[in-house]
Amino acid sequence: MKIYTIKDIARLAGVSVTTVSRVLNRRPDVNRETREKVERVMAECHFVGNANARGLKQTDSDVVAVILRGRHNPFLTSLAEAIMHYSQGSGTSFLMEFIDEQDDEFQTALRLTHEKRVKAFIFVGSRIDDRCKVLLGMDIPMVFATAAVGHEQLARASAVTIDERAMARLAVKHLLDCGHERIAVFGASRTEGDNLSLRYQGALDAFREKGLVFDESRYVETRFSMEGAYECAREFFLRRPDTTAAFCMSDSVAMGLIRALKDLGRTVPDDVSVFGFDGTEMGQFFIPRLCTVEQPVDDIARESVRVLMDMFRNNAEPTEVVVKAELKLRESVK
Amino acid sequence: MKIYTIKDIARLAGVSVTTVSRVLNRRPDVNRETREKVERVMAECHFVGNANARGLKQTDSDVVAVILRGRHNPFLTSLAEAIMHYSQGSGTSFLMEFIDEQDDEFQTALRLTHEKRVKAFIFVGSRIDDRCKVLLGMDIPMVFATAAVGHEQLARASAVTIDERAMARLAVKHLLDCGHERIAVFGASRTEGDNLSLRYQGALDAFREKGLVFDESRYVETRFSMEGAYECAREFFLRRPDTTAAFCMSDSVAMGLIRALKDLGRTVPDDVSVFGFDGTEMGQFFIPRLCTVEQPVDDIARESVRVLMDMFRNNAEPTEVVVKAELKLRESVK
DNA sequence: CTGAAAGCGCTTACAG
DNA sequence: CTGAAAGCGCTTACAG
Repeated sequence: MKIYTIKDIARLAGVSVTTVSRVLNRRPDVNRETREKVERVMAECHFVGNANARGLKQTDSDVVAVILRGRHNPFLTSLAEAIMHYSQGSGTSFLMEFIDEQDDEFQTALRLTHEKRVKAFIFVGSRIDDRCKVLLGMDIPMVFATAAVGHEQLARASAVTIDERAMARLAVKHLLDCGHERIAVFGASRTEGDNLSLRYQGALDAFREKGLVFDESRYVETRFSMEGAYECAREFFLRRPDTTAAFCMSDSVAMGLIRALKDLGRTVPDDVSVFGFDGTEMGQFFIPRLCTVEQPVDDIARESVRVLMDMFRNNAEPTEVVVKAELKLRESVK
Repeated sequence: MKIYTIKDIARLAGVSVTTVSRVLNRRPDVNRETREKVERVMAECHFVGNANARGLKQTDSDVVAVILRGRHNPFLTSLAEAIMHYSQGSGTSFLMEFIDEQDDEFQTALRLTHEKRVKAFIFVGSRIDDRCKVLLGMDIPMVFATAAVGHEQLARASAVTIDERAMARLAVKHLLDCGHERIAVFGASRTEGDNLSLRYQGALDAFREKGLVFDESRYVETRFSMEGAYECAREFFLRRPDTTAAFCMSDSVAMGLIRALKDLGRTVPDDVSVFGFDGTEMGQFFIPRLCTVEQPVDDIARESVRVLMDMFRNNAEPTEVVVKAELKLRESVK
């Protein structure tokens, strides 16, 4: 089957390519009959415009990209979708780019800048580190949704986050208030200087406030997947069975951990209390329902779009927005 | 910051654009010193080739697209990823396109045909219906992974599936063998002529074999999400509390249903047995672990790639491959 | 309201 | 091993 180009359509409709292009782009300045004829021909041919050619030529379109790093993280996925939702009313077209966790969101941004003339970015699931230096010197507004640490090094970068440290503190405080003292913390590397280290600091804060010291030997470094958490938790609770509570830095980790405890013959929350983080849908359906720090996905999304558009349209200064998060006290803690 | 083009690089490196293009494409016929100089300049400029321009010109590349419809379905996601994994050894470059469940995978295919010169497709999460007629007459090899019904209408379409009907029959047979008789079936519309109606037929087969008749009033039409299933199941089990088992056409549905039962004060599997379908990761971590029909993701992926490449490279006839699935008997059934 | 022409950033024969 | 030139399918001033 032939691949029709705008030239073919022009020939078949008996008009110039310019006119076809106008119809394609819904320009108002086309005679109605001409438009209808062209549209008919396009429909008959199943014509699909070549986005490469368009992208190559179109140079002054205002387009914003949402780059989501980590397709598998349900919290990030729902956040990115909420951002796309709120982008509707902005009067600007947003496009969404999914990349793997191993991919580099800054390289992706650079590429989109060239290929799709993207003029602004919202990063979801980004970790701001040395890799961002490829964007240095680019006068491009960007917003980091749920990542704040280090965004200052980029000239026009804003951040929308919850107060990670304060929320982690409240979560662990709740466990302490429930009478737990031998608390484990399941997170990742503590030296990254990212959100997770803020959560770790928050956990330490809670202990400190009570005049206690967190027993470092109860810190467990885990992959952020159910399976990774399952393995780590199994090993840990065999070794340290006196632990009565765990603060997990994501809901997936919490669920993997609960399953591991169950397989060790221990019940949540009767034997061990478990706190999650993020407030994913699955956590609400899990048995027991997860006690967690709920990220206000809608608020983060709405603010991210607002802040970005304000920088983009009104040349507003970069800013740092902290939205209010909530503790969801549910079945997994006692 | 300037956006560098191949022309800029050529000027800065003191060579022609042809030579830069050669370096970019890792052609062997470039002097080592020349190559190194060009590479140095590209690195300094953070040069990123413009994929639009490349896509516009490059006309004879062999590229296969995997189109995944339904980003949210964890089974489909893992299947698409497995396909990408097996594509590595094929000697052809594969690209993956994620689209929403509401989007049209056949329109997407048509677009990719034009834009990226895609020469063959693997569809994941497709439902073959009238929409596919935009691809009619196109001499393009395609494989439907886990969808078979209706693929014959496309000239060069193959299908790789499990025997949906037989597996559903075995699942319901197992429930009947366990002594259950008042069994509910949670699925979608039964008239679509797709995989789900095959599963429904399989369920009926199991009853028929035992000389029983499925009580149609125990068929529940639900959205395929935990929340959708939760609502439907809650309503259903309030109305029909004598039901002792449920066959669910996906794991998500099963999990939503189990949560609903729990909230009604009923325990799985002690009060009600629940069978899922797909064999997702979450089902293995859920409490109770899900009894389910496991789709052999790796086998389906490997066969899909093999069948496609065979059609693509060797002009093999379209075929229909049925891979072996397995019942995973786990905690949720008694 | 319509069209001829230039050009976006690449790749690809072709010539040397 | 290297380069000049044509052209991929569009859009966009510009002219009428």
